[in-house]
Amino acid sequence: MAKDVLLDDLNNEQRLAIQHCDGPLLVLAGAGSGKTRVITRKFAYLAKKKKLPPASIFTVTFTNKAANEMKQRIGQHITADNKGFWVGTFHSQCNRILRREIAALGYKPDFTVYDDDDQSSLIRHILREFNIYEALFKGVVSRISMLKAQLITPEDFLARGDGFSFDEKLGRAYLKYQHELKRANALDFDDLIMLTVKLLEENPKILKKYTSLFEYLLVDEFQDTNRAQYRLMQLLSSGHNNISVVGDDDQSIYYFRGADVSNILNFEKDYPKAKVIKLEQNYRSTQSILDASGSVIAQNKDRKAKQLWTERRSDEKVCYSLVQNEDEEAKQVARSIKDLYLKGKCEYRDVAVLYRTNIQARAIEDALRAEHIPYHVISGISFYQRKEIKDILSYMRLVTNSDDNVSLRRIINSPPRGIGVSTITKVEQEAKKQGASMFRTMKLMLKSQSLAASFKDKVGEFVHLIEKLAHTPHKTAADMLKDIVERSGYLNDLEDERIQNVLELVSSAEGIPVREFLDRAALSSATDHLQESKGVSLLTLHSAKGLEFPTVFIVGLEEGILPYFKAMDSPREIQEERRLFYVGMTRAKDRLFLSSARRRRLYSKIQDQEPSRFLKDIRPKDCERVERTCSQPVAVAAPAKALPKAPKSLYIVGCRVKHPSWGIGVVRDCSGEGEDTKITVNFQSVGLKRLAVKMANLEKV
DNA sequence: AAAACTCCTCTTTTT
DNA sequence: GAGGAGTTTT
Repeated sequence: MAKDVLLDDLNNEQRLAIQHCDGPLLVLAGAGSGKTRVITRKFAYLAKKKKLPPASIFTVTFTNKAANEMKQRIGQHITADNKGFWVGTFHSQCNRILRREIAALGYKPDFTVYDDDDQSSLIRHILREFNIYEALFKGVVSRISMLKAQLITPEDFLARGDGFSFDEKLGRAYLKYQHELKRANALDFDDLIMLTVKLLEENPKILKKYTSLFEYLLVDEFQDTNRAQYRLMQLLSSGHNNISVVGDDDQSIYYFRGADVSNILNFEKDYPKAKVIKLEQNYRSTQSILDASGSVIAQNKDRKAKQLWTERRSDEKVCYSLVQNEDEEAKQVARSIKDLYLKGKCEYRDVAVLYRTNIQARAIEDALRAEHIPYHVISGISFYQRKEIKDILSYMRLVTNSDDNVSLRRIINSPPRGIGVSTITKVEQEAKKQGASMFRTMKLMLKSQSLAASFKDKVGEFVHLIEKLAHTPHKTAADMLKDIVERSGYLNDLEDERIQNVLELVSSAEGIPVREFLDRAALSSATDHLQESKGVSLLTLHSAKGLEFPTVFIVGLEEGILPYFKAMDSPREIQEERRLFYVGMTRAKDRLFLSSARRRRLYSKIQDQEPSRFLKDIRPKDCERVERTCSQPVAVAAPAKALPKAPKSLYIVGCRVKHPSWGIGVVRDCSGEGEDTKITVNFQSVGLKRLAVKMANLEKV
């Protein structure tokens, strides 16, 4: 019987979670407790048993990769063309809705999706006008993004007026940014969510359409949703309240991106009738791994208590080692891997090395290479973010949406066509006057009499190129890409490797419609297409989320790295660092190795390191401590104990200072230490200034 | 407008 | 210690 296939190999709680199909459900799913399985099966169950059309089950995952896997697994249970499935990330689902409905918000349906790069470049561009110290753009980008994740519009933000001058400026920059996006007919990632919410809130008819289309909602990784995403789900579930969310508060590691664990807490408030099911049986790790990771996470205050257990006996304890420096650490990892491999205990592909920051990969790579161990680094840089790829895609985007100023700026002079800063500035000023996009402005300027012939030649040629491309009917994205490459001459003078990348892009576009291809490029990431490889995986703790490996190494367990030094001032962030460690530990199925180094080279300076505070929480009985003093002669018997902590700067963010000529100001930013300390100060009289403390003759007030 | 020089920064990251 | 971005120089 079909029922057997769907439910038989599950435990009680899992089964309950699947069978609860009326009304809201919160599944608190511990690490490795089979939550993906629950969602997949539930989808199949709803389709088969409850006779819901597959296209009426709105399912959200955290990554495209997860979405694809899920679709595939669903396909094993039900037969239906999964093209019609609404299974995807929040962003791709919203994109899909907006492509149909966005006219209601005054955008054109051919809008461009801006990625982080585009977003940063637009914001920087805006900051230049705003007299905001440009180095602060990262902070501005992230704050704007945070605001959007919380559905706070520029108007809301400005109206609060909780700003002294900086927030005021931020608010205006945000307003301008939204304005520019709209003018470019572009949406950033946050817009995809925020505008979908706006769409549904402001258009009851459209809301109705989608609430009746989607009869059931499934949300994975609920602990990492932000407020806007939660609001979206509330809207879509209004009326029927058929919504299941699955998550683990202990694995919430994306606060810095706006994720809000309290969504899990609010869920029970917002849906008072919600059934709550805990999945506590772990199918992944051995008991000793669970014991060790469990005692680490237990130290967090704000969490829902749970007790993971497993039937898997442990034959090996978690292993911790303290070594001299990062090279020794890397060597030891490599040697241990080789050892396991030679003893036939694992294949290289079964091993992952996890670290807090990407730079840590370097030493590990060197050591693995030295031992001839195959490996691959899973890094944050996606294929689509490479310069040459983004350039070519920008042509494509400009062709499909000529208002897209960011893309235009990017490619107007690459390959070099002699259009330089002054020309671009001229166009920008004119565009501002006209209130038109840069492309349209350029067309207008070409018609006017008053411009130099050289300007007309160069700009004219570019405009002509784009128009020609736009007017050629291209059947597929590949056709258009070929056309772009040929006509633009982009490949001339390009390095071989980059040419290869472009060619790869073209071939990946074969048979795919232009629109679909652009969406895919915008909404997909590095890890999505990463196929299984044979070697050891090197990745950050963050990107390890959702994965599992028989053997896991976590390196760099030191104060300042994990927890990361920037998180050390805030208890909340320390808790998140701890969760990050927990996520890492629980990736391991059979074997877990931890290590820290006594000294480490950080940006050309060698620093003394202390073992991470989190290690203290692992009970001795759960962990074997190997203090292998390595092959090398022990360096100097360093008396470095006394002065590891650099004296904290006199000036901290937020304090007030007095400058001999500029008067009183507030410190906004602080970098460097000792004599090299530089601070950014917002003066009442002259605004933001960057100063070297040594020179400026400041007085603390 | 391109080349040379200088300065600055130096998490995590999906979409 | 490196790489990127912005600025100045030619």
